[in-house]
Amino acid sequence: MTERNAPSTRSDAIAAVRHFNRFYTREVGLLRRTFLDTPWTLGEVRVLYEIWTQPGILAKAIAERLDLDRAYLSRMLSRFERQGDIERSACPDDGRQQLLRLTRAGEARIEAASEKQRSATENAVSGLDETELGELMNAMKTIERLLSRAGGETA
Amino acid sequence: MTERNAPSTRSDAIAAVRHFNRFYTREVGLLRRTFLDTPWTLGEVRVLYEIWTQPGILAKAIAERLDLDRAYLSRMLSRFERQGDIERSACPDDGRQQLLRLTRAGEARIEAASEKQRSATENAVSGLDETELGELMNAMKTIERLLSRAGGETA
DNA sequence: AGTATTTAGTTGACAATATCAACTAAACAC
DNA sequence: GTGTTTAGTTGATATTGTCAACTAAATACT
Repeated sequence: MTERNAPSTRSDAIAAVRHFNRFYTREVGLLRRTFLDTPWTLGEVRVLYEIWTQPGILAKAIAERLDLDRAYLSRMLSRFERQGDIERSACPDDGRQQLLRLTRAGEARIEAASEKQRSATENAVSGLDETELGELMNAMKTIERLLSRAGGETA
Repeated sequence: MTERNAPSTRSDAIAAVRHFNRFYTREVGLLRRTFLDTPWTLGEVRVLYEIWTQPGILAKAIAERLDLDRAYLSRMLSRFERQGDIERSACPDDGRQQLLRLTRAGEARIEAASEKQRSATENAVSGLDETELGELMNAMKTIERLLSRAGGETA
């Protein structure tokens, strides 16, 4: 495994990507069971986030985007509704579909959760100065740009 | 949210990190149930990977590193043993501990899984030329360097 | 030495999360 | 209008993750 600056081979690059995946999934704490100290799990937060940022979104769209089982998602949405975080309204043009949106209360709660996330992130980058933050942002942009047009998952 | 090149504020950087987290967890397909078409889940592969790369490792060390419940891990290891992938031997200096290592068969299987991962990664970066691969590697190194000395998780 | 405490790992009971297949009702296609 | 697809639901069940109680070995204390 070449540890020098310039990548010498394609297989070095692949190894580096896989290394990064292991690092990053650990760093981000994705294997963690509960999500910070919000009332939700990571998966739930992601679903609520979709609804938050795209009010009126359909369950189907969420299931596709986050690759969730429809049955699982359906139950999750029922729970959110029971707990007063979302409301489901019939879609005028298509009676099978339902439009999802957060209630006021749900919005307040997801905002609070989002703020907790934000401050966890702030803490994680607290040791970096302005220059390093710039580097970090550029590096993230680079990765996103390069990987988002690629084919599948990086595993 | 500033979309220009230079980061203007710390809060822009935090937003960018969170954006990247969402992107990357989706990209890497971590919410996925099964792991490629290996016989294992992502969590299992990670445990086996630890044993593979650090033969003789203790269950305790794995639990700490991957932040797994000890009960959960214990059952997972029993399963691996039953299926002939690992063996557990008593530690000479401490009878409470057990040294974990892969069997030949287990090693072969994890190598096969690893190869599948590798080729998935290869596919994911197949659209990139040599220059871009270099950029990608540098970006990943930068992120790892900057985040690994930071405090907690980036959420 | 002999008792108390800590430590590594296991077990039981259970909760949370995820999956699959069968189902309803609306929409579409012909 | 009958047959098919589609969005979402429900039931049954598997898998995964959690907590607390437990065993056996090591360490600490007196």
